[in-house]
Amino acid sequence: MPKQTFLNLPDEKRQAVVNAAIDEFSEFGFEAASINRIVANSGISKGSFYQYFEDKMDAFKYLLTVLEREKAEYFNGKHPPSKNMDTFQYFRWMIKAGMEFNSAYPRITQAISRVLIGEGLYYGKTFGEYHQKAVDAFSMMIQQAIKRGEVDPSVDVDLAVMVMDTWSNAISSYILNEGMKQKDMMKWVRSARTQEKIDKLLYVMEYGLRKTESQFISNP
Amino acid sequence: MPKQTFLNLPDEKRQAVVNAAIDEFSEFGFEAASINRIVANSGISKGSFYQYFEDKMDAFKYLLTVLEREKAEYFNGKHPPSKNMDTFQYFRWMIKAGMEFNSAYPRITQAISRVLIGEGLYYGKTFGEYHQKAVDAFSMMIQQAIKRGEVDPSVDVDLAVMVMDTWSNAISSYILNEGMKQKDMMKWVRSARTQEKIDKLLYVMEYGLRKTESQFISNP
DNA sequence: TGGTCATGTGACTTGGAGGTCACATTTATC
DNA sequence: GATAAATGTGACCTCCAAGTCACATGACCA
Repeated sequence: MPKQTFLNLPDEKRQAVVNAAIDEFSEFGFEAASINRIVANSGISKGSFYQYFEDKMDAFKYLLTVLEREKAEYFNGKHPPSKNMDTFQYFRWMIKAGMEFNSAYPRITQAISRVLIGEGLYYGKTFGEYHQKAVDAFSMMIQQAIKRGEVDPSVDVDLAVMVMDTWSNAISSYILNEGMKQKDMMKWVRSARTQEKIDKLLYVMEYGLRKTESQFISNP
Repeated sequence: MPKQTFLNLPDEKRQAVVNAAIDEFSEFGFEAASINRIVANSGISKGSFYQYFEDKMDAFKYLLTVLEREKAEYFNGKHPPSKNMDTFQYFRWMIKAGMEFNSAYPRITQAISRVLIGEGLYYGKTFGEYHQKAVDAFSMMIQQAIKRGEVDPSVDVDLAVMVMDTWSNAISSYILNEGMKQKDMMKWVRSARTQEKIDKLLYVMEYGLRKTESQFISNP
């Protein structure tokens, strides 16, 4: 947590530091973010920075509290349009309200998302070409599925690709991270429990994709 | 691309370098990976490293080609059990074969996944507590949905939470990254097209979650 | 054997990182 | 205005990164 000195600062100055930190983290991520640059861009001295914060992590965690506060404030004035929503309606409302928040506070949201969930394969520049191969393969698959009548032609191909891509990565991360904890990873992957989990995740995806949104609306 | 010198190396030595690089990237990610450590752990000199590779990125890209080659080789001997699979059966087979590969080559897979898609909120240590709040909220929601009869009680709560979490993040990344390209992000988010895209993504999720895997099997 | 070309080496340079501290300046208190 | 407390400052420290280079070693061939 930042020291009291920082919290006592005049708003303008404190905001300058916060802004510089946001810019730094959103451009460079956590590891490559430089305190020297934050200090230079916010017009304070190095010594002051260390009078305000323990270290880089401390500064970042402060940004988290800022985001949290602003989100709380934002959502305070927002209420679901109806009390009688089911869980999914509520979830949809929540996500959309969240996206409104994101576009109201894009800079801080981006900085924190960059650090917490990374650049993301889809949007990171560096490995775009590499990722493109997977995207193309998914795209071929879904177009074939439409041709074969396995998926409704009205399904948005790009959207389906995003869904397949998201799940490939999510499952892969899950398997790698959970699997590493096991003493025999291969055995664990082949176990009925693990296979069932993968199946269930893919069923959720498949069932969702097979139906079009129009079918969904007409058959809730 | 690595220089010819590197490719001429005796297998054992080349492998030592590759192994050290894998360890380094999988432990520290790209930014924080240190050539000095790679060099120390592979028993070659700094000078040699720069005779083999342009720089850190060059070394990492070589790992990508190694992975690609090993994957190609691995999948060469693997064929889908049947020719008459529909697209989704094929996709499921592909994912599972991919996970088998991951567990056969966990170290290099992890190294590359760590760099390309990051540690992931679910598994990264540093911000676990922060993320936990979202997980708990999702968990509450899905349990409520089950109580209300909106979701089948046989649905695996943890799995549903993973689905909701994955989509929150994916949609958020999508909105932030695409939105940043627009001149008026807020307007873009509120546009019919964007809202429709979000809706569709959520419908895919919702439709998948509402059904249980048993219902799915009995009603393909 | 001598010569030359490919490969290996680690001390060295440069640069920037995080972090400290003695001192300067401002602010508050009497 | 004098004194004390809080705040601000940047030169300086150490550390370690990436990258270079003059030289050493080995391999191969005439």
